[in-house]
Amino acid sequence: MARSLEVVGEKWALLAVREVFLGNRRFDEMVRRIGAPRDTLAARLRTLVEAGIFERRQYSDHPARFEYFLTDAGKDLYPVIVTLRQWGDRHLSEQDGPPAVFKHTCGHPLMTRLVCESCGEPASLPSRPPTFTRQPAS
Amino acid sequence: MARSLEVVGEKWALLAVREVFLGNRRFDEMVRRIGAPRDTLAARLRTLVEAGIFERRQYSDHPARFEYFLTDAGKDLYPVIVTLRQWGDRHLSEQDGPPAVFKHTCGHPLMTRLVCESCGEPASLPSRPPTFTRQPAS
DNA sequence: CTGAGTGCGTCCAAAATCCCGACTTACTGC
DNA sequence: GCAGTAAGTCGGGATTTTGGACGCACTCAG
Repeated sequence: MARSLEVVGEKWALLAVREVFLGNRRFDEMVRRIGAPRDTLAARLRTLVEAGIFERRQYSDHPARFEYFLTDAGKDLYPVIVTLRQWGDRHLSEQDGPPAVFKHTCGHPLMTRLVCESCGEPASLPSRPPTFTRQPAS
Repeated sequence: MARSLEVVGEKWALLAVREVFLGNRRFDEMVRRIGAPRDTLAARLRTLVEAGIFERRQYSDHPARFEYFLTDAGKDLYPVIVTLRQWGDRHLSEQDGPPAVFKHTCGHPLMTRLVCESCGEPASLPSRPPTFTRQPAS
């Protein structure tokens, strides 16, 4: 977890990932949509490429222009994004309801659900945090 | 999503939340375990309390000592933590495998799964980002 | 050809944040 | 009395972020 956050926990990082999921692969497009300082976004894209989450592909030379694509590791961030959105929709949405929605091919929105790894049972969160085993660290 | 990150996306915030899930509710304990600067952690705890994720309860006066508990909104962050851990375990774990494991009451670890909100079908991620509807912003 | 516009950055100075170690206060246990 | 613990605060330096301007290599309209 700590490791995840090191890679993906910096400001703007996850928003950039979301943008690529939404199909906005170009620098300017992202700047416009998420409102990050160009400088910071450039740095963030670099670290995300280094971390193997984005792949930077040239789509034109003279002038060299690049697009960012998700690697497999990047695509695996999808549940993180959905989960975060879910939480925000639940606890932070103001008058204007949930915006940007990702849809399943069947036409309905996606969500994540907590399940037990082995029995698959959709573990509803107990009122008290679930039982856990404590171990060195994470 | 952007809103979620504003609340929970600051450095150390999610690690603090995780600690409370693990049952470490005291300031010093958290400092020791996550290694954040005392200063920063103090600030973070304050913002998390303001955001309604933690509740600060006094457990002794003379000297006044406090513990942090999760509110309902805080408990709802559980899937976010699990999802993040899952991703880290998958893509970032080095020789030392996944540490700190949360377990379901049946004794097995928990995980999150992407499902369709209506059909419940465990939507596996399509090779290409899923279809989506684009809307103003998030 | 000229001038405007676009795309992807970089540069810089100011502001905000973060980090670290030391310090404080009020206990408890030896 | 002395060490230790707990929950911070304080001062200051180090690091990041921010926003605006700038550069460059095009393309397009006139």
